[in-house]
Amino acid sequence: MYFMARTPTTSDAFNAVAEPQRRRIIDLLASGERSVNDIAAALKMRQPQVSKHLKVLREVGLVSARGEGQHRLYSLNSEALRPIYEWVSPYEKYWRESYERLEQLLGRLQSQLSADDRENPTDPVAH
Amino acid sequence: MYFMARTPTTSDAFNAVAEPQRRRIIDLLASGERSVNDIAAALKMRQPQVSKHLKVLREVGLVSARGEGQHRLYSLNSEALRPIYEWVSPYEKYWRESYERLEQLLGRLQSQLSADDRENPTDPVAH
DNA sequence: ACATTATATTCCTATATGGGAATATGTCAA
DNA sequence: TTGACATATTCCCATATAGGAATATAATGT
Repeated sequence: MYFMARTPTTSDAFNAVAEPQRRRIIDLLASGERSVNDIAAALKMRQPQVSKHLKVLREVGLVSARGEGQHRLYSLNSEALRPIYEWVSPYEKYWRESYERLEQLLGRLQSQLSADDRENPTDPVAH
Repeated sequence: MYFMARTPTTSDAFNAVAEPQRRRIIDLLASGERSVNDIAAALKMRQPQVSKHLKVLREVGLVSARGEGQHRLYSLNSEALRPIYEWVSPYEKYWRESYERLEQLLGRLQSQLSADDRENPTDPVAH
C-alpha cells in the first residue's frame, strides 16, 4: 500500500480510546451493563452516534453485546485496555521520582529557612 | 463549529500517542535526550517524518527541544502522559481481579481432583 | 562567502473520520 | 398484521491526517 493515512480508530485500543466520547462510554460501562439508549440518555448523546461508537469499541474488543433481543446490553471488557496500561505505566515512576525530588528539595529549603530565622529572627506581624 | 471531524492529534496526549511511530519515539527518548537524526537512524525513519511527529509531540507537551543550535536535542516530558495513566490505571484492578478469581478457581479444581484421586485412583500409565 | 550539515516546512494524495439527518433493520406485544 | 420501540446503517461533508518527495531554513566550519 502506498498511502498510509491516519491509523483507523478500529486498528487498536489506543486509537479507539483517543476519542473522548468513547472514553465516556467506557467509564459508564465500568459500573455495569447498559443498553444503547441508556448510554445515550446518561451521556446526553444521540442514539446513532452511540451505536457507531459502540461498533468501534466492539471491533477492538473493548466491549461486547449480550442478547440479540430488543435491548442489547453492552458490557466492558477491561482486559482490552491492558496494552495501554502496560505501555504507559512504566512512565509513572518518572514523574513520581521528580515529585519526590521536589519534595526533598522543599524539605531542605524549609529547614534552611528555620535555621536562618533562629539566627536572624524577623517580626511576623510588622506594625 | 458545525462539523467536528476526528479529533486532531494535537488536541491531547491520547490522540498524540495513538500513532505507533510516536510511541516508538517516546520510548526511545525515555532513555535520554536525542537529536532528530539520531531518532531517525535509531528507528529507521526518514528525517522529515520524525520532525513532523516531534512537532505533534511538542504541541501536546510530550517532548521539549533544547538548543537552537545545529543539533536540537529532544527530551521526554513524561508528566504529559499522566492523564493517560490516570485514566487507564483504575481499570487495572478489573483484570487483576478476574485473574485472581481464575487462580482461585483453578486451585479449588486441583484440590477437588486430588481428593477424587484418593477416593478413586486411576493408573497414570494405562497399558 | 561558501559548502556542509541538521532540522523544519510545504505540497501532494488516499484514507478515515464524527456528527447530523434520515432510514433501515430487528424485536416484541396486542 | 400492525404498531411501538430499540438498535444499526447509510449518506453527507468538512476536517485531519501520515508518508513521500522536494525544498526551505538555520547554524556551523573553513
